[in-house]
This record gives sequence, C-alpha cells and structure tokens, in this order.
Amino acid sequence: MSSKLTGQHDPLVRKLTGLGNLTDDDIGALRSLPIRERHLRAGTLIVIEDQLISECCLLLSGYACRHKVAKDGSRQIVSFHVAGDILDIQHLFLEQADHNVQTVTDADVAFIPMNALRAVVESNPSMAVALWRDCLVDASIFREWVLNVGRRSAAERIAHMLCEFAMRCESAGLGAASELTVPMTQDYIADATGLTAVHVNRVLRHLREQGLIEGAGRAFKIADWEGMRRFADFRPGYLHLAA
Amino acid sequence: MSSKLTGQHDPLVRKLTGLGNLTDDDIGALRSLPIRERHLRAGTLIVIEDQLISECCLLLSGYACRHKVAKDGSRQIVSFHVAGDILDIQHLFLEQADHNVQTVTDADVAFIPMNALRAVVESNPSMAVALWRDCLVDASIFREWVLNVGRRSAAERIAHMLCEFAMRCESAGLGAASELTVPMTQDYIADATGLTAVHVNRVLRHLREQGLIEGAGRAFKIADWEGMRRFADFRPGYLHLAA
DNA sequence: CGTCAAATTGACAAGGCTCAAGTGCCGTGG
DNA sequence: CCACGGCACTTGAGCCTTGTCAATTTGACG
Repeated sequence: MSSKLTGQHDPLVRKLTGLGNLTDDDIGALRSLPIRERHLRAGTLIVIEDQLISECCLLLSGYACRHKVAKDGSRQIVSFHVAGDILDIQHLFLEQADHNVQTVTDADVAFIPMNALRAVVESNPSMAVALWRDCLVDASIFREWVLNVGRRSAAERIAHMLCEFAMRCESAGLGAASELTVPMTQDYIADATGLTAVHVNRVLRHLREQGLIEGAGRAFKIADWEGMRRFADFRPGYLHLAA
Repeated sequence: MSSKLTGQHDPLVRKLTGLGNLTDDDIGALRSLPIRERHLRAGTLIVIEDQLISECCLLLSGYACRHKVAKDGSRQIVSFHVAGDILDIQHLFLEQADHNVQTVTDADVAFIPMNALRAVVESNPSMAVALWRDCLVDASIFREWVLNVGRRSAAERIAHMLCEFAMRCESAGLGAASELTVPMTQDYIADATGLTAVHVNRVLRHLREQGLIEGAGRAFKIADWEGMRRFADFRPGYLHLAA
C-alpha cells in the first residue's frame, strides 16, 4: 500500500512545493503517506454531499469538478480540477461534505487517509502552511466565480472560465495554455457558468466567429490568448500563483 | 495598545471557541494580541484589491461585506460579515488582496498585526485548527453563493441570502433569526445576488405579498421562517455550525 | 422646510431559456 | 464491414425573466 519507491506522490509534491518552501523532511513525510490508487471512468462520483469523509482524494491525472445541486435538480459546478489538485482537503477539518466531487474525464486518483494527513500537518509546520495556503487559493477562486456568474455576460463568463482553466492547466505542467484542448462537454461548461447547454453552444459559435477560439465541435482551444484575456477581463492575480 | 483587561477580544474568542476546542493557553494568547481599535462609518473601505496586507481586521460590531468589481464597474458582493467575523484571515498566507472589504453599516473593527497572528498560529496548534476551520467554512459559503447566483431564480436567491444572513447573525449571538431586521439597502442585496436594485425591489414586494417577509421599506424581517427556508431551498449544512 | 439617499413604479428592451427538430461522430454488435 | 444506437453538438422560433431608463415618492435628518 505504502510506496516510497514509485512516483505516485509526485503530482502532490509538485503542487505543494509551488505553494510553499518544503524541507526535505516535509517531502519525506509526504512520500511516506499511505496511498490507495484507483483508476476511475469519466463521470464517477468521488464525494457525495452529506457524506462523512475519512479519506482525502488527490487527482493524479485527468480532470474533475466539484458541484452542488439545486432544488429543481439543476447542477452548479463550483470548480474544475487538474492533475496535482487535492480534491477535498476541506475535510481535514470539516466532517461532512457540502458538495459532490466527480471525475470529468477518465482519471487516476489517490486516496490518503485523512488521519495520516492530519498527522503530517501536525508535525510539519511548513506542510501545514502549504496546505492551508492551498485552501485559501481555493477560496479565492470561488470568490472570482461568484463574480463571474453574478456580473458577467454569458460570453464573458465562458471566456473567463476558459482562461482560468487553461492557465491552471499550464501551471500544473500540462502544457501551454494556448495549446490546451478543452476536455469538457458543453454541458459541463453550462453547469459551470450558470447557463444552458444550448446557449453555451451559441456563445461558442460567436467566440469562434470572433477568432477568439478555434477548432470544431468538442475539440477546441484558445486561438487568441491576449484577445480572450481582454474580452473576459481575466486578471489572474486571484489565482495567487508563484511569481 | 495591548489590552488584557478589556473585553475587546471577546467577539473573537466567542467565534473561535465555536470553531474548535481552545485551551486556556490559547485564549490567553488571543487576549494578549496587540489590537488597534477603530470606529468606521458605513461604506468605509477596509481592504482594497491588489493591496499588500500586513494587518488582519476583525469586526467587533456592525456589518461588513467583501466584494469584487467587474470590467464595466458593476460590483459583486461575495460575502457579508457580522460581529465576531474575521474579515481577511486569508492574508495570513496570501500577500495580496484579491477583493475589497467594506463596512455596510457603522462598525467597530480591530486591527491585529498579521505577524502577531502568525506567531500565535505557530505556537498554538489548536488555534491554528480553529482559524483554518474558519477559512474552510468561508470557502463552503462561497461555494453555496456560486450555486445561489448561478442556478436560482431572483426570488429564491434573495430569500436564500436572507436566510443565510439571519442564521449567521443568530449564531453570532445577535438575536433570533426570525427577529432580525435586515441592515442592508436594496442596492447591497442586488450586488450580492447578481441582480439590479430595481428588480430586487419588485421581488421584495412579491415576497411581502406571499407573507414570507414583513415590514415596510428599509426595515423588514423574515415573517415566515419555515416558508422562507422551503422556498429558498435553504439547507444550512454548508455553514458547518456546531451541533 | 430643504436635501439627499433609498425605495417605488411603469413602460419597454433584451439576453438567455425552453422546446423541438435535426446532424455528426464514435463505439458496439451482428 | 456495415447498421445501429446513443450522446453530444447544432440550429430555429417564440417566450419569459430580468435589465434599462426615467420619473416619482418616501423617509431620515439637519
């Protein structure tokens, strides 16, 4: 189960060293965390609202999202996640899940017992700071999403979401933002922006006509990064990425 | 400046003991934090986006909000705060502000040097857990706001926001949720829900006609708590209040 | 009593939703 | 190798919720 010799922990180590200064000791502690690895098909639910959580889930490859469901059954995605992201670190100190976590594509995930993680946090202050900082960045992104969904037009919302997603992929080491092909369906984009899939489709056509994105159907990418950034009012300070 | 003898620290102590088990030692450390107290008029900006932050602001009385501004100048409020709330704990580990903080009413606030707070966190693990937990609850509320603004009708949004606000006031010791008179103007409600003030006015009239709220003009309160809860789909689990 | 911010109301416009039909793509099974 | 089924994408027509603009009223306070 434990695995000091393989590279399973690498995405996590990469992520956390980007968040703070980890000592060799910290990294050793990270690498000795017990891990249960799983391959999941697209659309698999990992965390379900109201569940009691005892394991922390780390995304090793693929994409995932967190979402909540309204009274009428409609879904609101509250964040997307890429390789290296910790999907439910909030359960370090909150027992009960307040939202669902689901894979968007096929994905490899690693489960770490929350107790083991709590133990590492207690004995490694700089690890605690890195993880705490990760929580704070998460919260900052949620704030930007409230603005995005609350005060931007449909086209701006979608453009902003795409800019953020591309930049986070780039910073996770998945390649240049301008080369990324978007992995989610128009349904996912709709649920993330508070729109309907039909309207997302129309907006994407519009963005394509403006030359801001390119590529047909479900395989498109950002064609004019600077134009998109300006159109979407994307100011990435809120991602708090290392300079 | 320091003030072991006065009750200035009490709202903070109240808040944090609700978040975790603090030892006498922790509370002593809290009470010996240096504090600079100020009275602020309604509408005063406390934190401004992009600023570098060196002090933490605690709300002692009155109400405050955090907000972001879109390209076109429109404003999105991302959270409201009540007495006892820590307004910018995120700057414990994020240097730069990604949003503004502003008083909604006249308010008393206390500024604590961020360094002093970091020192307390380092030497008092249970304090760290309580503050970390506070950050996690904050984030959970932001997620709910994304759902609120993204997937609920205007009336449901407003009703939900009012339910949350009332319940948080109650849990902060400001009196029963059903007795609270709402302190913000229709402009604030609009900016918090992603609507216009005109439409908020129309919706409030509607809610009044339904008997869900009562009271004229700027002084109204929830008249039918159970009805509001049901109408707004308000399930307070996401507030992670102590049982 | 004047002033100013907030609330209120009406008429009209528009952005985004709903419903419905049709297309393209890909994996599966015969 | 082809037919089939399913899912995602695409497009159109009409409607509805909410926004815009503008005028008026109300209430608090000096």
